[in-house]
Amino acid sequence: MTPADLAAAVLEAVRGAVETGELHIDVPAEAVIERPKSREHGDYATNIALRLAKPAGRPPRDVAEAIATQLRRCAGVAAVDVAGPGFLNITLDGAAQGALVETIVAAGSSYGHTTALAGQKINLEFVSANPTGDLHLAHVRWAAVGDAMARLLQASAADVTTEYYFNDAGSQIDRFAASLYAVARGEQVPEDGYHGEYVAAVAEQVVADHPGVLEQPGEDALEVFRVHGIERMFGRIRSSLDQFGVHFDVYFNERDLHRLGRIEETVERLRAHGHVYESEGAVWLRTTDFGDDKDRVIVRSDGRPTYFCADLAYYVDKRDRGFDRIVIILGADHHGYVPRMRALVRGLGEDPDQTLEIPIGQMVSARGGRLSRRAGNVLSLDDLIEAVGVDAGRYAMVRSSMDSAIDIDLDLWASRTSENPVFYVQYAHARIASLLRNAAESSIDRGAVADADLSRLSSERETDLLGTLGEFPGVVTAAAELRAPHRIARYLEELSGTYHRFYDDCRILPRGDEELSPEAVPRLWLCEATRLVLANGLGLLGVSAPDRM
RNA sequence: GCGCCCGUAGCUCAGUGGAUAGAGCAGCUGCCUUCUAAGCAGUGGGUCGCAGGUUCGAGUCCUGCCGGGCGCGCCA
Repeated sequence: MTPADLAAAVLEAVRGAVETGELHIDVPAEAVIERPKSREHGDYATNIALRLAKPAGRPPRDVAEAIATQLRRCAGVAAVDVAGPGFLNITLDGAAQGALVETIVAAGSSYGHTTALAGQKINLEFVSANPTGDLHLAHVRWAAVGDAMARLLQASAADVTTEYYFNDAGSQIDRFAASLYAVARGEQVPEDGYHGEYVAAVAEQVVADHPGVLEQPGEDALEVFRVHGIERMFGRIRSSLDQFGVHFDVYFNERDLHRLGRIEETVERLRAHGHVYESEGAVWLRTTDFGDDKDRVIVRSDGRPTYFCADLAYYVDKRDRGFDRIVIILGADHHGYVPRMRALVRGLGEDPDQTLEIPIGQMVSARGGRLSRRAGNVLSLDDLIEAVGVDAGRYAMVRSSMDSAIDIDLDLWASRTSENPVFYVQYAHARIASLLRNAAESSIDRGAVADADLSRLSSERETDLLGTLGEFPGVVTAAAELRAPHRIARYLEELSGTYHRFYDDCRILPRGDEELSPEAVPRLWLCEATRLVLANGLGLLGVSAPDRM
């Protein structure tokens, strides 16, 4: 019996109490089931009676008693106690608990998937770094978090498209092109230009691809460096992301918005909604009507649109492509953008609470490791992969809440010790894989899971493990809804610990010439179920689940 | 000055209004002739930044203050 099954049973019990006239209330849509911190409080607990006390006009404990009476009749429920202010503490019978293993094994790689977000068409944009330099640590965080979030949303049945907004127009690009051109001609890079080894490397590649470029007139040559420099730079970015295991469904070019006239269309839409005025030669949007602290220019006095006018056109484009929810992950250094963007959306007559969501992530820095001499923040994605590897790099980035600024300790994440959380989790998976290999090599036949006596999984360590395994789908759903992939990492650490304690306490394979114990087969299936959940969870984070370490 | 985020064990951090606030690491004490000791058990460690408020109940919600991070362009 899964927590979801139990929640349904609790609601059924409430319905029963209503039908018998014990309670006079509307049956709620859902029941919250949680694992009590202390096992003295049963396998599961629900606070539903506390929540229903007010509408029922009865003391919480009375409501609890009425529900408990009904719930005790439910198959698989061994005991129901009313405790404290009105909690229902529920104990399942052994067979109902053990049956979870069969549920997990049968679901396999889809265990943890739900339909919680079915029907939602979500566009998830992240990274979107300008092609003027290599990805650095902050981008890496959004790459890891965004990719994990996409996997979570998909696991919750949302229709997700991941997108990278390729900012290939604007003054930053002009500066980048000018820097490339300067370097190629052996000149000093302008003060406001881009510096670094990669600029020289890209310039060199462009010259190699276009041998005559330096003989061309200045404007033409600059255009070659602009177009092909961006292309090269973007190639570098994509190949880094590729190595990191992050692939986007759509790479969207800002240029297309300009080329297809989408910017002008968007300005006209805004104008039609009556929030546009002209002043000092520029076109303004009256965003103060929508809570912004000042009005914003959307078309500069020289006729060029501002960057967030393009961003709004991009938003419109996404909406036109049928997405009902636009999610954009941004770093805290861009959070001032949020009220503006919301105001712009309202200027279009849409409700940003329904269509636009901008999770803000706090900053990331790094210390330690031989790369730290490169002054912390300029650590690139490639540097990180070289320093700690893909798995540790991704895990380090998703392990903490986006709301927390993090400081990555490269020495710790590079270490192959128990200090390193990703190894703790991966080790649990490898340990199980090894155990299952040994069982196979000893020719132990697990048979079919349906034939295993899973009710034998009744010791404290076994039921702890079962309980934790049962939580997984709820954790995935919560992580998806709250856009909080770090919850998966924390869960996996908890599950790993629970497994290690089970492993330490419960011998599985026979030693020497011992007989196969009656617990062996059910426990092997419990191990397999645990391995599946660890693999599924790591998969949601884009981290590998090794069979050997 | 205004806005967003953070403040929880020595350190790094979890904690979707519920019961005695948790984990990992670090410290100390134990556990490997047989399934991976990259593990486990035990132990110490807390004014949940401070002060009010909301309620059956607040680390969690509200207000104010203190400390830290990040923003506040016709830059992106």
